[in-house]
Order: sequence, then structure tokens, then C-alpha cells
Amino acid sequence: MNSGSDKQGLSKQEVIAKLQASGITPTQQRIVIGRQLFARPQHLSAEQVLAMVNEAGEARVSKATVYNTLNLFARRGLVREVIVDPTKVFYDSNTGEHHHMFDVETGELSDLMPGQLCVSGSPSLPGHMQVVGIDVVLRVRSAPAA
Amino acid sequence: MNSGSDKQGLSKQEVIAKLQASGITPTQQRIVIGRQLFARPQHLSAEQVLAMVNEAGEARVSKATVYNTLNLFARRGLVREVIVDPTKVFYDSNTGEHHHMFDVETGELSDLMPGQLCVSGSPSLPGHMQVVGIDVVLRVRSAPAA
DNA sequence: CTAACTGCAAACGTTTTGCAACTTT
DNA sequence: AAAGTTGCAAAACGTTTGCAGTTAG
Repeated sequence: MNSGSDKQGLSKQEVIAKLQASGITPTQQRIVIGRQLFARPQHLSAEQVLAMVNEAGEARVSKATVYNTLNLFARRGLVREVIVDPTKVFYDSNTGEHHHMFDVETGELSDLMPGQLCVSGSPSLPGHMQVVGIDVVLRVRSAPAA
Repeated sequence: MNSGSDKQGLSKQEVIAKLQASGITPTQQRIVIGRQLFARPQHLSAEQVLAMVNEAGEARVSKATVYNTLNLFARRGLVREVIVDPTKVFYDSNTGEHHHMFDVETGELSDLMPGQLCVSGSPSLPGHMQVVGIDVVLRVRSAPAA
């Protein structure tokens, strides 16, 4: 039997462990947010996280806390910020290496599994700058061009 | 002698021709904006374009017109929108195929010439969706990690 | 002359911030 | 008890929009 996931996803204890492993104080709201986020690989905006968390009804979390928490999780590497839509940031709970496909028609973001597309080449970085990450986004349009 | 560029960049006539070639009515403000943009390959935010245009003093252009024009130019393929910074859109006057490097410390965006990095693989697109473009962004940090 | 474009200022939606009240350890 | 976190409402930010007046062809 597994350690205690009641639905599909991580148990409260598992989320607490995950947060502590990243040096994050596990507060009520961070646990609730983390549980929603880490339940499965997904791309969520802050607004969506706020809605999910409050619909789940496990605790009430304010908008400000959602933003603070998502920023904190991103800084600590628990989620990946995805910048593809000028109007909002997406938070990706899949921290493994992978690229994205963005539908400019619907605003939908989805994963592109490795093999679908890959980057090669080692850019000679001018000076002492380190690579933080490589983002590859395939922009697609679902409807025929206007 | 060339067709009439007084400084370095395109002449008024050349910009007008370029706009007409894209089916864009060449108005005073579009010409001024185009001249600044097309003077050389560069990455500018709307705010920067507004500043450049008004400092150049060739005509007064409002904020709304700068936004309208940049969107129009982007739709017509005269500039490329680059989404890397959650706080603002960059407009790239280099429409050739190339990728970018974004310094998360300074917010600076620069070109990565082909060969530095390249993408391969033909993703099997589910259904009837067409590829609009592929964005590759190398995120770097100029200072040592905190 | 008509259609298209511009400017202004107000509206928008997302994200951030200031600060008092409240958890966490 | 001290440190850190939360919620609220207000502010900030880039961007869009409505509409009257102007310009292009």
C-alpha cells in the first residue's frame, strides 16, 4: 500500500515532506496549494490555482497568498514558470525536462514529450553567465488561418 | 549611391515602400515608428519605441498608436513578438529565423545566431493544427547564483 | 467625400504591495 | 515570544478600448 494518498495525488504528509525538503515552511495554505499543483502534471495560471483551491474547499486562500506561494515554489524549483502568453504566467508542475506547445487560438498550453522536438548545440556564453534554462515553445494554431 | 538613407537605416521612402508591400497604409506615425524599428535589428518594448519615436522628434505619436502599430506590424510579419518577460512584450525587428538569449538578471534580450543552438524533430501534430512558429529561449543569469 | 487612423483618457486584468492580524516553531 | 505568513484592499503595471476629431486616398 502506498504511504497515504486518498485520492489520486499526494497526501497531506507527502506534500509537507516535499515542502520541507525544499526548505519551505509548510503552512495550511501552502499545503493546500501544493496538493492541487502536485496532484498531476499540469499548467495552471494563478487564477486557476485560486479557483481550484477554493473549490476544493479544504481551506480558504487569498489571491495574494496564491501569488506569493507560486512565486516561492518557482524560486525553489517546485514548479516551472512558463512564459508564453503575454497576459498571464503559467505554472507547470512537471519539473522534468520537456518542451511546450501553445495554441495561440485557444490559449491552451500542453507538453511536448522529449523526442517530439529537441535542442542541440552548446552556445558559447560571453563571459561568466550561467544557463538558467532553455525554453522551447511550439506555437500552433488549431483553426485554419484567417 | 543608395536610394536615400540619410542616417544609417531606411529612408522615409523605403519605409513607405515596405509598409505598402505589406498592405499597410503609410501614415505619418507608422512611418516614424517603422523608421526607428527597421533602422537595425533590435528588441524593443512598446515603451521604448514610444520614447525613441518622440525623442527623435520627427512627429508626436501617442501611446495608443504605438501599441496599435506594433500589433499591426506583428500581424503583418514586419516584426516578431517575443514573449520572454512576464512584464512586457518585446518586438524584434529581425524577422529572420533565429533564437534568443534572455538575461533574467537584467531583463536584456539578445539574439543567438543560428548555429549557437538548433532545434530538430518534427512533432506529430494531433489533427489539423498548423505551426505558427518555434520560439527557443536560452535563459541566462549574468551574476553568480544567489 | 469616405474610410481609415490618431489621440486622449478611462477601463482592464494580472500581479504586487503595505500593513494589521494571525499562525508556526 | 519571535519570526514568518496571511488576508484585505489599494496600487501598480503594461496593454486595450471608446469615441471625437483628423488624415489619407
